[in-house]
Amino acid sequence: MREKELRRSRSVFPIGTVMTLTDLSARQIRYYEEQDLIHPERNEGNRRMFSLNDIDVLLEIKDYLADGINMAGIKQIYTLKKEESETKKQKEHQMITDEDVRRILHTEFLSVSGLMSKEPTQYIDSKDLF
DNA sequence: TTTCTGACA
DNA sequence: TGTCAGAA
Repeated sequence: MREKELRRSRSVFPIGTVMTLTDLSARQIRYYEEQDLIHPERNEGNRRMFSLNDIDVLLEIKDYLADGINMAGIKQIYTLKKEESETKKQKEHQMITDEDVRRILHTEFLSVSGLMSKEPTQYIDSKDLF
């Protein structure tokens, strides 16, 4: 099942293709790369080459944006996913469930709405996450 | 022609 | 985020 993962990680699309596939502007795509949300490789000419994985992430970002989540919130989501996968190597299992994501989005929503005295990094103290 | 980086009336 | 410039 590793072959499949490698294929999805193979960077082959130029930004133009990604733009039409995701309906995002080159500006946005490059910006998301700056935010470390995607990590496209570069070809000989310094052109960004995106993988199917990158496109999936971009599509997810688009959905979050459509739901009114700001960049800070989106970054948190991916930061959590990353930390989770690192923790995974130590604690054997535990994945962020859809429910966790929903709770995170809800917290973010309250934060954005100013209905909460916020402190974004709080739930990274994943004591109650498990 | 397409993409890259940097900058901002 | 859009958009323009100058370069590759």
